[in-house]
Formats: sequence, structure tokens, C-alpha cells
Amino acid sequence: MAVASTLRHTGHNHPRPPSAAVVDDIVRRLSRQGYRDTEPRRLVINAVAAQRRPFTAEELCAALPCVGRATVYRGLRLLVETGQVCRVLLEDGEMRYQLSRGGHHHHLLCGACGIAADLEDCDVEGMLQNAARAAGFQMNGHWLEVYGRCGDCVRP
Amino acid sequence: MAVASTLRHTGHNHPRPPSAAVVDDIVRRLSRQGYRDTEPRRLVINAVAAQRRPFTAEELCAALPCVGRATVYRGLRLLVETGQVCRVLLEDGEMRYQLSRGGHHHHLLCGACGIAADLEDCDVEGMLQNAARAAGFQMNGHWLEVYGRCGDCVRP
DNA sequence: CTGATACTGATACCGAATATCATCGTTGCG
DNA sequence: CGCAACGATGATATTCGGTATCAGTATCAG
Repeated sequence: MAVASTLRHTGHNHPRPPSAAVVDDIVRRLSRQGYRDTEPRRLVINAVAAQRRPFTAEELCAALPCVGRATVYRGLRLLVETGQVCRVLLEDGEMRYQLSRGGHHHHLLCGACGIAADLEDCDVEGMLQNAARAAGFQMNGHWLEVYGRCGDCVRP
Repeated sequence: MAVASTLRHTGHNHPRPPSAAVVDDIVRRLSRQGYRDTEPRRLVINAVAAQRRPFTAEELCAALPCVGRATVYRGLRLLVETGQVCRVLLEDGEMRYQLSRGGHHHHLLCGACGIAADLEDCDVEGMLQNAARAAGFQMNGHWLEVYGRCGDCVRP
């Protein structure tokens, strides 16, 4: 159910030419973990890297008509499991994906254009640790998404 | 799918007798908004209030064999939309639900027993506002879940 | 009481995701 | 280089969570 339909700039979501270096890097990391370097998999990685904003698995499939559905889903799952793609939760509960730039970070999600900016240098970690401990809880992780409008969408 | 199967105390998830006061309260609030007081709806509310930890829509259906699927789903959605039930996101992306005790709060989710404790008095809000503004973002909301072990599960 | 209408629930339907499995392609090894 | 082992692929079937439909029912204001 299409949150995308409420986005303003949907029509401008042209994929960008993915940097070959980024793709090679991912393939190399997979190789190191015993995963083969196949053409369909490279196509998936390419398509993932070409997205300019968080995407759904179905969008990936649509962008890869020559690759089998199952393969797209498997490839995406592999990338998530190996930490190269991060999941992004939209406000309405829809799950999307995005190439991870590595390291722990959160996302600023624009509800208008759908873009996701990285939120770094934000020490919620410590604060949550304390709050959790105060409640007799041992914290080992968290999930955080921030919703709003990006600069471009605030002043139109 | 089934994180529940990895929980330790699954067998002990007995529903508790829901306080009639809580149920009446919810029904009254719905009434005030023009929603009728029907028996199937009361049954759903009862079942929701009886849960001791975040539950799935399917679990609700199973707990209410005498109420139609569609009605259970509609009832649950209504409760979410009117803010009386909050959504809870598990670490693996599964969406669950829980009776809301009102006001803005977050959840401490125990990965062992599945229980959810409320995390109050935690000012991530301000910190996120600042971080977002620094990135040229106008924040209007956020989603936060904290994962770990509850006190009971840490020292067994 | 009674009519307008919100609600119910059996069923059909839908879309997203996974399981199956015969076949193919990659890679390590001789 | 060539071959065997086996990981990967993809067409298809299937599962699963959730929604739409719609005729019949229950609620509640007047």
C-alpha cells in the first residue's frame, strides 16, 4: 500500500549510475564469505546501488525484469544479512531497503520526497542504555527512525 | 515470522483476566467518537486487554475463534487508529500490537520472554530535534524500539 | 418502535514472500 | 585445462497475512 503515492517527487526517482567501485566492493565482501560472484547477483547489487531512495523488494523486481523474482528476493536478503543493505521502516509500517554506508546510524526520512538522509553523531545509545538500566533491562540494540521533511521539501 | 518460537517462556503466556474497567473505558472512548458498542467488538477489546505481551493479529484471531477474521482485523485497526493500541516492531521486522497505556512512550522489548516494558521519561525527543535540525531537517515524529533482556531473563 | 446505517462474517480475493526442484554456472582441485 | 562438487538460478506452486465484497444483522437516535 503505496505511501509512495503520497510522495511529491515520485516521478523524479531516476536511478543513478551505480559506481562500479561500490558494486565490486560488495561482491568482494560476499566472495570473502564464500558467496559466488554470479551475474544475476551482480545485477541485483547494481540495481540496489542505483536506487536513490529507500526501495521495496517489489520495486527491485520491477527494475530487474530479466532476473527471477526468487533471485531478487534472495539477493536482497543476503545483502541485508551481511549488513550491506539496511532496512528502513516507514511511518505506516512499510518496510523498505537502502544501501548501507556502513557503521551504526539512523535515518531521517522525508515524508514528502521519500529520501533518506543519514543521521550520524547522535548519541541516543548512551541515553537509552541508562534509561534501560534504570528499568532493570539489559539493552543490546535498538531501532530508530526519524520522520519529517527534508530541507528541499520544507522550503519549496 | 516466528520469533515467538525462539522465546523461552512462550508456554507461560497465559492471558490475564482483563479489567472490566479498562475495557469499558475503551468502549466509552469509541462511543464518544461515534463507534457502536457491539458484542464482537467488545470481545476483541477484551482479548487485546487480556494479552500479557505484544501479540500479532493472527494470535488475536486464534484467541477469538467465535469472531470473524475480518472483524478481528477491523477491530484491531480501529484501536490502532484511535491510539488505544500501539504497534510494536520486533527486531526481525515483525509487527506486533499492545494495549497502549496512553501518552508518548517507547518499549523495552525482551528477546527472551517477549515481554514489553514501557520506557518513559526518556528525552530522545529533544536530542533528535537538534540532530535533525543540524541536518536541515524538520522533524515531526520518530519510531523507537529498544531490544535486550528484561531483569527476569538476565538472572535466571 | 422503527428506520437509517454501522457492523458483522463467510467468502473471495490480492499481493508479498517463500518453498520446490530440475537445471545451470562457478569455483576449487587435480 | 578440464572436471566434478555444489552453490545459484528461475519457473512455478504454495503459503500467508491482510483486505474487499456484500447480503444479512444489530445498534441506537428520534
